Amino acid sequence: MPDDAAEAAKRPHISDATLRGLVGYNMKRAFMAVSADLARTLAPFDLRMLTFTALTLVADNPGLSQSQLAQAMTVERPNLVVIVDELETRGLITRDRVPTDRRTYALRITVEGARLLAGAARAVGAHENLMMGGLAKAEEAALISTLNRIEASGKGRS
Amino acid sequence: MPDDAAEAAKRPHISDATLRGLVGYNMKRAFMAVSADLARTLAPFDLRMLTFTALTLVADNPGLSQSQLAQAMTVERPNLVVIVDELETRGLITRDRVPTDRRTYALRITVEGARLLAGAARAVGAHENLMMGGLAKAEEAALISTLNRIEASGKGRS
DNA sequence: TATTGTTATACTCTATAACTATA
DNA sequence: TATAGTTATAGAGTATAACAATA
Repeated sequence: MPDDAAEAAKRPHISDATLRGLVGYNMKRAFMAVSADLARTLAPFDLRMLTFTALTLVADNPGLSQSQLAQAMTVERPNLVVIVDELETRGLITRDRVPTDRRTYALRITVEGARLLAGAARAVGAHENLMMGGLAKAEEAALISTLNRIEASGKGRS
Repeated sequence: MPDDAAEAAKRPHISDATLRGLVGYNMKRAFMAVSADLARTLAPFDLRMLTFTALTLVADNPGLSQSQLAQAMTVERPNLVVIVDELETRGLITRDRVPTDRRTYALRITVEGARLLAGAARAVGAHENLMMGGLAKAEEAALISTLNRIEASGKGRS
């Protein structure tokens, strides 16, 4: 009985059957696979998931403030500062003072930022097609809908 | 037209419609909600997702080595060391030398570890029920199956 | 008083290189 | 030479407290 080590050493597959019953475990593994591939996809554009997300939200919501962007991204304000700093330093977005409320900055994408984003968005689209290639359209829609329901469940308990 | 900031400031909702079309974005948001709730669930047991996962795998695969555990968890060996150290220091698992291969350790859960894990697993089950409460059984099974397919897509591209 | 943006700081998770002891 | 475990280290991502400027 204490010789289970010899068995385990030979055993090629470790059983994670217990954990496979938990949605969270499967979600973590799938998310890590997707985010690793996304990182590879964005690397040529010198973007990460967070900077790509921020750039997209700024493009779609011109003039929004850092607080609004932080809330949309579910990121604490202090953490967003470095992200916005990086995008501004690279000339991808602008940070303009707002006359009506001089505490806030209005974020807008630049022409160069829009050009970079267009290419990155195409690459991300291809990445999504490859990662989700095995899924039917309806299946993908069901997945997104289910994920959103789970996200909402979490919000109610925070 | 440069006055979009005034509009954006008043706009209560920032649009993330573009990103909502990406599975990866929805997965990150759902995963963060789940893992935050899981962290709260495990805190009373002084466990985190990684230590809970490791403890479960050791319980289900007595005698396995650290390399096998690391591979099962998709964690690099150096990062697993501190996890195993913590569990061993707390008396939740044992780390025994294997006579047939003195390089490896055989990991086994202790009685105390099994007792803690039993309570933690019950709490995690309750957490899962709450987070996935809105899903039908079939829907949950479909979700897990889809997540596994996505995980496999990623493996093929690493 | 409350809010925006900021600084400083710390903790967790992840990744790589290089070492040791065994095989 | 190859593998198991280890050390050291670095880089992301996330979280909180506290501050200055502005409302």
